[in-house]
Amino acid sequence: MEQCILKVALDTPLHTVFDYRWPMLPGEAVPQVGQLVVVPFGRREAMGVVTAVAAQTELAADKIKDVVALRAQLPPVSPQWLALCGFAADYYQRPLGEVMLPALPKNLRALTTVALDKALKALGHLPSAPPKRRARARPVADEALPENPPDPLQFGEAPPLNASQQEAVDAIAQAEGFAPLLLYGVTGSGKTEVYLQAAAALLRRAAENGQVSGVVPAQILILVPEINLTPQLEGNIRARFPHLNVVALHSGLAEGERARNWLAAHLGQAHIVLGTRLAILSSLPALRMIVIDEEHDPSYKQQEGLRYSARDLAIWRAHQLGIPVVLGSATPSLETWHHAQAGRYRRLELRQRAVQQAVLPKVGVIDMERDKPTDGLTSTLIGALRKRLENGEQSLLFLNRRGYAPVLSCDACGWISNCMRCDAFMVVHRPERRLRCHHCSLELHIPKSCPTCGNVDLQPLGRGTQRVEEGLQSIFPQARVLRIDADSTRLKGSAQLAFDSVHRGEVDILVGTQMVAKGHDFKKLTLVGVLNPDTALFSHDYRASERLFAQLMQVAGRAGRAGLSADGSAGEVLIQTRYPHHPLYQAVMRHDYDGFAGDLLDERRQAYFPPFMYQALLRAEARELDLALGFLSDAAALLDWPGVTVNEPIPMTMMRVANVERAQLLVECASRPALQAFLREWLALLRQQKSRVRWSLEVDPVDI
DNA sequence: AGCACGCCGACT
DNA sequence: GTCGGCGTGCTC
Repeated sequence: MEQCILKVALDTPLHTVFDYRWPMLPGEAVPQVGQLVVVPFGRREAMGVVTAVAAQTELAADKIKDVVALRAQLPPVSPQWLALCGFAADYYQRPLGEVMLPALPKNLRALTTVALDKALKALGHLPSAPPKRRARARPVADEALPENPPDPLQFGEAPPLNASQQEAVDAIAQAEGFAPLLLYGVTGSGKTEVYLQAAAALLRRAAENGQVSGVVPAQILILVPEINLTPQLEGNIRARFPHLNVVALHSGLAEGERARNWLAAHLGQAHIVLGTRLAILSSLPALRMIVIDEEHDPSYKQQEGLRYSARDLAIWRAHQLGIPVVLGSATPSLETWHHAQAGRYRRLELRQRAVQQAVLPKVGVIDMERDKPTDGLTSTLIGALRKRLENGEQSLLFLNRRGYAPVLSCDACGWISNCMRCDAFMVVHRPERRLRCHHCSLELHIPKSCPTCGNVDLQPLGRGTQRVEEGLQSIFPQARVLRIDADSTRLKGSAQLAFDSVHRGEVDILVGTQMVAKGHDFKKLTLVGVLNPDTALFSHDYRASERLFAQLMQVAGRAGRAGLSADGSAGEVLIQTRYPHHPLYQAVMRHDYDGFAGDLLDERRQAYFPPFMYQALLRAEARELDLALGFLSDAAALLDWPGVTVNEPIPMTMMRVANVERAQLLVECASRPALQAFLREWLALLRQQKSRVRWSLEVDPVDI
C-alpha cells in the first residue's frame, strides 16, 4: 500500500466522514478501524474515530491533511460498537460523528493525553511503550498474587426466590440467542433479585465455557431511569457480588471517574455496568445481557442532541449480539406490552410481592368536592397522616409540581405572572423570594405590588411542593417534614443525603415530585398521598394518561413494601381528586394494569396512534412564527411518498420559549422501513435548501 | 457547530 | 482613523 487514508468520523453536523493521510513510516503499523485519532479540522484540531482504512481517496491530494496523533495506547472500539453507532446515526438521521464522539467520556476526547493515560494507569492498563534500548528483562514479581485467589463467581448467599421469580431467572438464563423478555412484575415483587440471579447464572455459565485472558467472561449492562437510583442498587450489587468488578456510568460522575469506569467496561475489566440511558452507548466487548429496569420510564428518551431511546437501542444491541434483553416494569410501555401480546417478546410475570406478608397497598380516592381541602390537604388525608405519625411510620406526599405556587396573580386587576420570554407562567419560589420561569430560567424578584395597578395584595394561586411543605408544618408542627425535589437537591450529593436520612427514619413526612416516586425502597413507609393529579386527565397529549397511570402505580408502590403496618393493615394510598369515578383512578384502585393497557391499546389502534403508527416530527424555530411555519410548509411540499402522511404545520403548544417562536410538522407512516426511507430522501432535500430557520428532526417523538 | 472573512456604525 | 456588530461560507 503506497498510501494510507483514514476515514474519520468527527463531531460536526456535516453528514460525512473525513479523509486523512496517515504518513507511513517503515516498520510502523497502520492504524486500525475503531482507533481514536487527533486530526486538523479547519483552524482547529479535533478528536475523531477511524471508521475505515483505505488506499485511495476521491479528494484532491492538496485537500488532504495528515493525522496529528494516534491514541495507540487505547485499544480500538469493536466493529459491533461502530455498527451500533452507525445504526443510531441512520435511524435518528444524524451524522455518525455526532453519535460516536459524544458517546465517549470527555477525558477520552481531550486533545491532550494526560487524563487518558492517568485513567489507563489507574486500571493497570499500562501503555505498551516501545522497549527502551537499555531496558533489561526483570523477573516478574509473583508475591502480589494471593495463594488462593477467591473465585469471583462464588457468590454469597443469595436470598431464596419464590416460584415465579425462579421461573423468570431460569427463562432468562436459559435463553438462546436474541431474546427480548418482558419481566412484568408488580411493585415490590423482587424484579431486582431476578436481574441479579439471572446475571449470576449467565456469568457462571460464560466462565465455564472458557475464558479469554485479560477480559471478564461476560458483561452485564443494567440501566435504571434515574441517577438517584444508582447508589442504592450499586450498593446491593456490590454487597451481593463482592468479588465482581461493578462500575457505574451516569452524568453525575466526576470526569475522572467517568473515564475510568468507561474504560473498565471498554477494556473488558468490568463484569457489571450500572447506568442511566447514556450507558447504552458504552463499549462492552463481552456483553452477554442487557437489563432495562422500569422500561416504561420516559427518562430513557434523550430529549436533546441525539434524541435516542435507550430502550430501543438496547433491543437493537441485544439483537445484534444475539443475547437476552430484559425489560422490567409493573406498568410496561404500550409499545412493549403490544409486542408481548403479539408474542414477539416473552412475558414473565411476578404477581406477588416478594416480602412475606407484604401485599399490594390499598388504594382509595378522596372526593375533593365532598371533603374540601385546607392547605391543600383533605381531612381524610390529614387523619391518615396523623395515624402514621402516632404509629411511628413514614408517609409520602406526591405532587408533581415544584416551587411554591405555579402562578402569582392580582385580584384587583387580573394581572398574572406571565414570563416575558415564553408562553408560560413564572412560578413562585418562596424560599428564594423569586419568580422563576421553568422553561427559560428567567428569574425576577417577587414584586411587592402589582406591576400594573400597584395593588400590594398579590395572591399565589395553586400549590407546589414548597407550599405543601409549609402547610404540613403548620398542621403537624411536631412532625419532621422533608421536601425532595429538583430545587432542594441542586447541590451535588444532596439528593443522596436526603434519601439516606429517610432510610434512617429521620423523616416522618416526605414531600416530593417524581424524584421520590421511582424505585426507592423505604421500609417504614406505609402511606402515600397523591395531590392534584387531575390536570393530566384532560391533556391534549394522548400519552398523558399512560404516563399518569404508570406514575400513580409507581408512587403507590412505595407504600407497605416491607410488610404490614403496626396495626396489621396493608400499605395505603390516597388520591385527592375531583373525579373519583374516572376510569383511570378506578383502574389504579384495582391495580388493573392489564385492563387499562388493553383499553388504551384499543383506543390507539382506532385512532392510528403509536404503536400502530410510526412518527417523526420536524421542528422549526425562528424569531417570527410565520418564518417557522413557512419553512415547514415548504418542507411538506418537497416530497411525496406512498404510505407516508405529512401533516399541516402547527405552532407548538408552548409556542414561544426564550423569545423564539416554535412550530412543528408531524410525519406518519404505518411502516417503519417506509418511514425511514422517506426521511432519508426528505432530509437530503431539506439540507440542500439553505434556510435561515433553525430546524431539527425527531424520530419516534414522545411528546408532541 | 465553530471559526473564519467581510463590510458598515460609534469611540479615542 | 480603529473596535466590533453578526451576515455568508467552509471544514478532508
